[in-house]
Amino acid sequence: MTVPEQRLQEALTTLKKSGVRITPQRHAVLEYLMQSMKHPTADEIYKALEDKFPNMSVATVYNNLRVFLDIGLVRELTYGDSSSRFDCNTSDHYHIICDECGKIVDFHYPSLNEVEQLAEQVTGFDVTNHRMEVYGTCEDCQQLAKH
Amino acid sequence: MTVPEQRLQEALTTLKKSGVRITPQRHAVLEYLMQSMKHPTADEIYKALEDKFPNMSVATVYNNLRVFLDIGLVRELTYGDSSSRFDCNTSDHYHIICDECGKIVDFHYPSLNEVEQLAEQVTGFDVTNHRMEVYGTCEDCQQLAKH
DNA sequence: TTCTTACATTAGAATGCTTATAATCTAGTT
DNA sequence: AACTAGATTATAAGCATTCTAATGTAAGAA
Ligand SMILES: [Mn+2]
Ligand SMILES: [Mn+2]
Ligand SMILES: [Zn+2]
Ligand SMILES: [Zn+2]
Repeated sequence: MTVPEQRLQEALTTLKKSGVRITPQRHAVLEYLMQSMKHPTADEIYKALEDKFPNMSVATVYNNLRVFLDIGLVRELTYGDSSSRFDCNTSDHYHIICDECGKIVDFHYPSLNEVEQLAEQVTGFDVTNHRMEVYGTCEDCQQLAKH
Repeated sequence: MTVPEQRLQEALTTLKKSGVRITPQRHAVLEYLMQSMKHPTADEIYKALEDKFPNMSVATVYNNLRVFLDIGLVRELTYGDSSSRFDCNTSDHYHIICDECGKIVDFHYPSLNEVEQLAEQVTGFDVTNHRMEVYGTCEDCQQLAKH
């Protein structure tokens, strides 16, 4: 069993344990998320599944994403005014984003605990988490720029 | 002359140099931004000025914010699906945000250059910048939670 | 000062993403 | 097979932001 298949099975088990029904649409959204490496938007999921489910409502995609978020199966990534993206990799990792083509790539780095600690001392906040992304131009877009 | 007043004068000079007309509405939006310490939204600016300019359009606020952004007089802060906030402090600094009340506080920390360098090496991206925010509960909200 | 015009403002429509509503359907249990 | 809480659907609504087209005006020129 491949890694995405395994993650899908685990996710289905988690859903059942939470008393969430497994409908064909829900299964398909989950499956697409688990096998996708590209942090899709709700609309991308909707369009990817419209052949299989021609009558599926876009609300169904949003409803299911909400369910998955609440259970902790996916993460929501928000960037400015464009649409949210969804990440089925819930382990701690950062992202690097291409300013040209919008590509989002996973990127591992030790968690910035010193920053959180200093922020706590300086501001008096009770710190819970942080967010960090790196921006630049991906290799593909660097190549394109040369020609 | 106070610091906000000085910043306003400098900003007006920059606008004139760029060939941008100084209208009463534009002046008021700029003045409000420069004296505000709270990273206002477009709508907050609009509402703050409606006594002075009862006929001002919300589009005027957005238009002027865009002009200021293009010239580099303000920064836009985007958080999830809620509305953008605008920061007249264009010097390098980070933010810490209260999860309870939404307050945004400036917070200085040396720039995370090592992160950018490592990201560049690992991903092959040509890195230009990064974004980082810390989240938690502010002191006021901590006090409220105790009672 | 008056004239001129390119730029700015205004009201309202339009857009894009997301959520709400209410009718219909169905997964999973009895 | 019957039941029902929960899911799906089509559509409307909400919200921040941008667009459009008519009107107004800042600032330089005459
Ligand atoms: Mn990721
Ligand atoms: Mn700031
Ligand atoms: Zn790219
Ligand atoms: Zn607070």
